[in-house]
Amino acid sequence: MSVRVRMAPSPTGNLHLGTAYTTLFNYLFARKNKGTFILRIEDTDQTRSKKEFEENILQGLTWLGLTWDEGPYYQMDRLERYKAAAEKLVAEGKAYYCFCTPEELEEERLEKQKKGLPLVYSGKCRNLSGPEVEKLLTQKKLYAVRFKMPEDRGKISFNDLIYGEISVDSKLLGDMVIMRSSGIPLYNFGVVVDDIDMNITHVLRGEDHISNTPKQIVLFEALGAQLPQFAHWPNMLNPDRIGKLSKRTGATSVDEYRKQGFLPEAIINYLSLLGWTFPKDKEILSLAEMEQDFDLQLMRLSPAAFDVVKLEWLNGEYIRKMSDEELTKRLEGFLVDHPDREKIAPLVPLIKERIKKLSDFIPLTDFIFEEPEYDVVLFNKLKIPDHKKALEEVNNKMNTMARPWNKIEFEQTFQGLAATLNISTTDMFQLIRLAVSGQLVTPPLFESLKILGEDKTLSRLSHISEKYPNL
RNA sequence: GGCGCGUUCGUCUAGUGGCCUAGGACGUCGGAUUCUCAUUCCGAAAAUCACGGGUUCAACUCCCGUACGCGCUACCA
Repeated sequence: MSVRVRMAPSPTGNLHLGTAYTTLFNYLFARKNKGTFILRIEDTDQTRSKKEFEENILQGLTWLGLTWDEGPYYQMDRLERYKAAAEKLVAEGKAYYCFCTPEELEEERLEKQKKGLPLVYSGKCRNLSGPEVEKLLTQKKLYAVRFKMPEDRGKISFNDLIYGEISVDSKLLGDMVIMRSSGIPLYNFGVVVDDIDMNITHVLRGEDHISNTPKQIVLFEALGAQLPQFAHWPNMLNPDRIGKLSKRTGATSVDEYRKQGFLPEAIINYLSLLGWTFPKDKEILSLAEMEQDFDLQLMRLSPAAFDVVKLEWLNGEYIRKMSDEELTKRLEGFLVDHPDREKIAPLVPLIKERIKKLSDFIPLTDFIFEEPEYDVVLFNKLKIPDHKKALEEVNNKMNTMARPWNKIEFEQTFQGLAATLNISTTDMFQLIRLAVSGQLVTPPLFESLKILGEDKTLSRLSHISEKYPNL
């Protein structure tokens, strides 16, 4: 049978990096094995699920390039299926109606906790007789459907493709609820019915599901279905390695990283580095390369912390190796309300080596698009005894320089002026930079001035002393 | 509390019993190139392989225990 895997996010928040992480490996496994990657939306949590989250997840996955072959399927469209499956189990004596109220269950749980016992259901409704059940039903008492854990099931074990042999005592699982009184299935039941119906061959997911696996296995068995293969991997940790990736230590949604100017290929590449080791000695990987060489055996058992600094480095690598045309296109897409889109393209070669994220374009170039503000403190950092006089000299030279300005002449002129004024060439060029941009850091000076325009350059220079007489 | 899982430089990792006086990447620090910043290049510091016992001629690598961390323990997913 050909490989069929699925990713099943629940739309209770924007696309989380952890979800992208899990999706990536499902996607890679499907591609590597020429299988089918299915997307399923687990929207049974009616209070937390939202349409906007679902859209965000779908768009985010598409943006990352993790496209699915089938779906999305929606669990809320399949309620009839779960109901039928649950009724079948009840009819076969493998499940039963439970009339316990949430309050009763809570009380029972507290009691158990106090005594240090495993928190499993007492089985109170398990042996209700037919007539008793009938009576409660006619009274319109609300009921959930509970799975009847087979008494003699013993140890439930499975061979995890990554962790290896894992086994749990079925006694510790108790009789779990599979259908809420509202008629909506619980997670573990919905998943199993879906995985059976969708012919899922490999269930690949985060480590937090290891303890769900035995519960799902008994449900597969009760429903008479063949078991899929299971594989789990560790969840990403917070940068401080305390707890799994959460908002506590920074942004966790893919969308936030997109808005910060991270590239989808860099995010994908970075996530891949945290989960497995590419067999060749290489860190910068395309999705295509990963598809070629992906192997579950190479996934690691110990959790990795998310480190945005390395992500930034990778993002910078991708930006630098991109063609100018491509980077221009990306920037145009990113800077949606830029005031002068025509000037993005000529700036690209100047900023390409200087930005790590698309958003870095803005602080580096905004002086070109708006009048700078000046800070005397910055002028004082230069080792120039008399700024005013030096600026006047600069102004004179620029006004008399042949147009259009040429790089060699420009540089020679001001190297010469620096010598006459007895200041370093560095300070000379820094003075011009500061006078034109208000900043000590900009892209290369001459090229920037050309893009700013000769007239604008001159007007900034000549107005600076009027506007800032205390320089 | 119970059950499951993990533990190599700050971070991501290589390592499958001798090749390890533990290799690489990010970051940090120093240097070279440079009108700033960055890029690029060179170099350095940084892990008694969580700890304690075994097994073995030999252990980061195998076994046991301890500690610490993480996950699950719901009519959440």
